[in-house]
Amino acid sequence: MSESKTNSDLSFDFDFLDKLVVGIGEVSQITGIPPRQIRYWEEKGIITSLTEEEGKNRRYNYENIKKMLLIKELLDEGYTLDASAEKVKNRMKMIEETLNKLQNKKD
Amino acid sequence: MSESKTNSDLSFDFDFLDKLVVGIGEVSQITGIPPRQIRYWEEKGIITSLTEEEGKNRRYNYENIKKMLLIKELLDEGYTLDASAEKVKNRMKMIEETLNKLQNKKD
DNA sequence: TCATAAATTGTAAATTATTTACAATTGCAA
DNA sequence: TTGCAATTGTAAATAATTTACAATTTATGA
Repeated sequence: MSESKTNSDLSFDFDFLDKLVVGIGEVSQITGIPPRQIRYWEEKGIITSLTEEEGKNRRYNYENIKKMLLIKELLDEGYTLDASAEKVKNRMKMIEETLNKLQNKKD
Repeated sequence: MSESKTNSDLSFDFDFLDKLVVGIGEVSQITGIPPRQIRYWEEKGIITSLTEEEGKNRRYNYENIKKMLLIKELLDEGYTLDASAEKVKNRMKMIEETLNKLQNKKD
């Protein structure tokens, strides 16, 4: 009785989002960014993955994916990769805060 | 200029959900259901995947994952697999309808 | 134009993850 | 105990990803 999981409708699933961690192939399909490019961005430190150990497959969460989509948009607008990454930082903070508020609505 | 993608906040991402298609490993991590069990359910026709061709890796969308979670809950409550599947059908219809409403809010 | 750096892309060999198929095991009810 | 439902185990083959080294394309300033 300690936790309620009525889950009556999709109201919406922030615990689902929290568990959502996917591989590079899925991210590529979702975002339209080729795997090779995703690896390159990560190699440059523009994005990070949740990968446990070297050699194991890369893992990305919702925030990672969101970030890639934002960077992609800015690149299309003509920003450089570094400039895009810098600009996206602020947006990411807002997204993080929003997610936190929605998840730990403890008050 | 034909399509607007301001994407100002997460308001919330039903187009993201629409593109969200993941492999069996991810589903297993998300749901806590072992891959072997997921394959078994699929083999029995309880669930379906979006897999393109035989031999290729299985692909699941949000509805598939949601369905598995619901079935898992009912199994825990003591229902048989078939009974769980039957019961879940109704819930799935509602979820589908809700998703459709939220996605094609064309009116 | 030329040089230089940024950004992306190509690919081979090794590794990881998944598939299928056949089989064994477990739990439960008659 | 028997029989069925449900799950689990696993080997061999295949699919997908990793790393590493390299080539190519694109933008930008001298």
